[in-house]
Amino acid sequence: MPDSLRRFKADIFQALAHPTRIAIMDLLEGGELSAGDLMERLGMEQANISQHLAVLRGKQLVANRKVGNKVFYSVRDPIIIEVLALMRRYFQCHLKEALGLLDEMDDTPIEVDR
Amino acid sequence: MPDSLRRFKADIFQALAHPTRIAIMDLLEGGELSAGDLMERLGMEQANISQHLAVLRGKQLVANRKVGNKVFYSVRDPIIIEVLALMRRYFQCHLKEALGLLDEMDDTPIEVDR
DNA sequence: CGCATCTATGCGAACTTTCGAATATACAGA
DNA sequence: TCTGTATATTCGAAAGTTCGCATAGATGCG
Repeated sequence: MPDSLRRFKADIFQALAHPTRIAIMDLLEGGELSAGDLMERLGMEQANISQHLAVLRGKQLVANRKVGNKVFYSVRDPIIIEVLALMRRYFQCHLKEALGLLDEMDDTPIEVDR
Repeated sequence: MPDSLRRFKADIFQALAHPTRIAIMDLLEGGELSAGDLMERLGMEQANISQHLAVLRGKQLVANRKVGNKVFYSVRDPIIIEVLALMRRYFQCHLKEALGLLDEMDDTPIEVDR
């Protein structure tokens, strides 16, 4: 496998390698949302969300369509959704060690952004 | 989903987000290899390989067992292999844009990855 | 037009990642 | 033990990422 393709792969992983961008992809799995929707749901700075969206756009992980004032984002390829689903399975399998590496986790809702 | 779990997920992606580490995982998919084997196959500095292995170990993506002088590495969970396989499918689907995003591409034919 | 709303971009400081060089540790064999 | 081989770690410079703040562009409404 040529190194250029490995760089491409690594870039995709890099694009997913941020909690906010994971959160964005998770939300978009449920269907199209506008940048403002994402901002509201994640409770983060407008510029910050926009920057993260720019990263996801740059790697073509999301599609965007403009409607009037707003820009609606969606997951561009279902394969990525499958990847995220596999990852969920991975975390379930390794929950214990995940918890070891982390600190908090029960099923009481957590305030830190949802 | 709590933010802590998203951070955990993002960390896994981060661990995969480097061409050399992708290459290591690809090689390990074929079975256990020693650090030296990897070094030889990838033709990179010993310290560099060792540092990348440390990253993969840190996120528990690889297992290692010591045999005498050597340390043999292997992929710790088959789910990760599935993720890599899915990614291969993704790249095949998006090969065109993959090549578009890359710049350097000589005229030697591209072996589309195993 | 003027003004509000929604989204994107540029900037700079703080932080993280990456690399090679040097060094350290661990084991095997004589 | 001393020597060689295999692997890991530490250090520091260069490069990359992330954030908030400020600002820019685009659209809609009156």
